[in-house]
Amino acid sequence: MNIKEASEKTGVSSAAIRYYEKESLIPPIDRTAVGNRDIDDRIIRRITFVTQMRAAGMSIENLRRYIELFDAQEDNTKEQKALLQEQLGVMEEKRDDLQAAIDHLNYKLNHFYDHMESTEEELRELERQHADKVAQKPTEDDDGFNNAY
Amino acid sequence: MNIKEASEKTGVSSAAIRYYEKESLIPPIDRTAVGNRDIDDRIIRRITFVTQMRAAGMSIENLRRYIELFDAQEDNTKEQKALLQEQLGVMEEKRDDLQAAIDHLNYKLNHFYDHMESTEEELRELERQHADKVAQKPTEDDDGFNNAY
DNA sequence: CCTTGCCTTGAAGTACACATGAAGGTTTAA
DNA sequence: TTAAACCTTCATGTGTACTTCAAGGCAAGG
Repeated sequence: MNIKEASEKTGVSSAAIRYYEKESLIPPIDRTAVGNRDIDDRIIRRITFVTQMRAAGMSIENLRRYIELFDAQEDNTKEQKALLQEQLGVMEEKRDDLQAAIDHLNYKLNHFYDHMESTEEELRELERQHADKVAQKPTEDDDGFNNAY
Repeated sequence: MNIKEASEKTGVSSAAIRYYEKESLIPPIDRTAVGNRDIDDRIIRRITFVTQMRAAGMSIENLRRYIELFDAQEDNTKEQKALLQEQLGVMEEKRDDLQAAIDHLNYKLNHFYDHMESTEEELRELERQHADKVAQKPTEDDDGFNNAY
């Protein structure tokens, strides 16, 4: 498939695919007789992988280091493992930060219902959730916003 | 406390704190007689909140929109709720991408053990995990890396 | 033959989120 | 009183990750 189809399939712009190839985030892409890129499913999977890691917050630079290790022929499994574990730690931390922020937003969202168009059913639900929150996290929760409830 | 102490307390640079104030991500900070910023715990909490949201991938622009709504006096709870829910969706998607990438790395990591210094105990553990993976996700898992096992 | 629509490379431009530097003010300590 | 160590504003610089532009090639349709 040509680069435009690949772009549509992955949601990554053609320019970005070329950029990823130049930066060696994806392997060298085969060319047709006239020099156009001919992209197969292996490349598509790589692009998707890069997209996932980028969305997860990994920089191009680190992603390249990571991929270089994997593509190398030498038996550098120890370094690979170390790099994997390092990256795993970074990502788990990020995930936890993200979850904390999600919890924060959910909390606020629930308290909106609390003083808006909430039904009694919802109110009872929220009292339960609030009790849960307080049980898990008894810390002072004033972040300086006018929480308006 | 002065800006340097606040910087050390939050891990955010002095320049970034000034930038956040200018961009209205944190409220106007009180000044001392000579015009220096005098930062209290309310501001510290706000800075921490901004840091969390930034780490969660929220842009300065969206964060400002978000905070503006919260700081406004008018009763715009509907818009607030909509914005919260929108942001929540973005963040949950991000969290899921992150979790997918973490799973991916864990899978690779497990397969390293599989052909390295793994004990028989670890091997049995991994067979179980692998079976789980296959059960949950029977899709073709070749991402184009030389998985080396 | 000419337009349309795809492609190529290489260079230059852009947006974001700060970082850094210049020029100057205040307070403390020797 | 002079230096150190903070601070201020305003302007400009920087790194990342692309995007956009310029100049041109190839193939098909009218």
